[in-house]
Amino acid sequence: MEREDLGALLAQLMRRVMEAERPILDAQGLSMWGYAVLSRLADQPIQTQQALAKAIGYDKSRLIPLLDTLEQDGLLTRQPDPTDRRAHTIALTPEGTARLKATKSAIHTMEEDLLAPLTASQKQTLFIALSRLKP
Amino acid sequence: MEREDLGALLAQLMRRVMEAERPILDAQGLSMWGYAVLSRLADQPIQTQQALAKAIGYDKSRLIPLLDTLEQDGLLTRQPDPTDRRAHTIALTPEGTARLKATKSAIHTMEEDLLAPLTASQKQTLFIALSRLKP
DNA sequence: TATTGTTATACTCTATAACTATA
DNA sequence: TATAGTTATAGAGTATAACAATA
Repeated sequence: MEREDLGALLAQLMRRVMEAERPILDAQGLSMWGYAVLSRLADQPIQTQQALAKAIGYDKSRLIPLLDTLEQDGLLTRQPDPTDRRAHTIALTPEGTARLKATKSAIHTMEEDLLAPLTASQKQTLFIALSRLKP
Repeated sequence: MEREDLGALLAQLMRRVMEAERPILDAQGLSMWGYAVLSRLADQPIQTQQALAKAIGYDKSRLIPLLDTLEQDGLLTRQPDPTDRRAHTIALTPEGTARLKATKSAIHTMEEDLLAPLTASQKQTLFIALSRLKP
């Protein structure tokens, strides 16, 4: 058993990151999944709620109450698609964009802090490796 | 928003790893947490169940039925500590050690396969970085 | 009084299947 | 009939508090 499990290493770091994110998200009034939704919406336009659910790895049935909350909070809008009235197009409001930007900024600051033990080169390689390995 | 979130990258890779581990663990008749327990026990001796729970990030109350199963499967033994009869010392059986070894070997093979897109140097840096960042 | 292991219980997260309205 | 969104519900995972035995 010469090296540690990749899974165990990822799990440990993941837990650290999530613990550090929680107070930031709380302060911004966002859940982890709410943040995932806003991030994905800012990334590029998305057609259906099902596509959104799949993109962030969330179940479509759980997505409904989450979108309800985000809509009530004025962070996004849901509108029936004129070309297919079953579908709803989802769009960030200006407030949603602003909230996302503030949250992402605080999270990146936290992450840089957490990454401080690494050299610039190690940090760069870490992000390259993770990006290359994701599906 | 110049770079991706570390948390999102970790989550995506974590999901991939866990999906790839599931069939291996199923074939070995182990749950994810059962594997975590065996791994930790093989690492170095541990005094109390509470210490074990904390070490793997599991709740002490949930640990009980998990240890029950592993004990029934003949993979570990629980014996009252003679010096403190409240405490139980936990030890891997030879079968537990063998099962762990076979599982870890299969998981590492899978991981190497998954890590194939990286150069040897990137792979090495990834493990160094993850090890350095864990708590 | 404090601690180890245990049990019971409640709470959250997640997935499945069934419903509606459109296509 | 098939699909988008929705709802209801069951199941798994998780945490909290209370208990017995021992220190």
